Amino acid sequence: MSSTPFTLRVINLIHSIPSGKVTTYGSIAAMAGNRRAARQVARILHSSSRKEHLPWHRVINREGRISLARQQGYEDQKELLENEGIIFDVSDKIDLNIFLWQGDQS
DNA sequence: CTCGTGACTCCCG
DNA sequence: TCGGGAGCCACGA
Repeated sequence: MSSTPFTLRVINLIHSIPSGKVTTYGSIAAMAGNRRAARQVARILHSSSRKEHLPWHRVINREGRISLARQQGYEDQKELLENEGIIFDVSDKIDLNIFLWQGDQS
């Protein structure tokens, strides 16, 4: 199970995302120690969310946009986020200045 | 075991 | 200002 410390940290961080907030792959990767491992974060998230109850919907890309395609579950994620109070603008983007969660702001 | 791929992001020309 | 390339490495087949 426990692969690398990085993976464990990523999982832990995702669990730490407070409701009503979102974060980006890059932020998680950076907090986990490797800011270039954003892709791995996505991979881990996708894989883990299938087995565990991870708030995967709280993870979006750097544009403040959902990376998924409509057929992939875009609408589902959007609905989950709106249910937590996240606001999407006219471009379906989330204002990261308001909703971005960067750990506990060390 | 090896190989290909990817819910991404940053840097440099 | 904008575009393309490179980096990162876990997971599934």
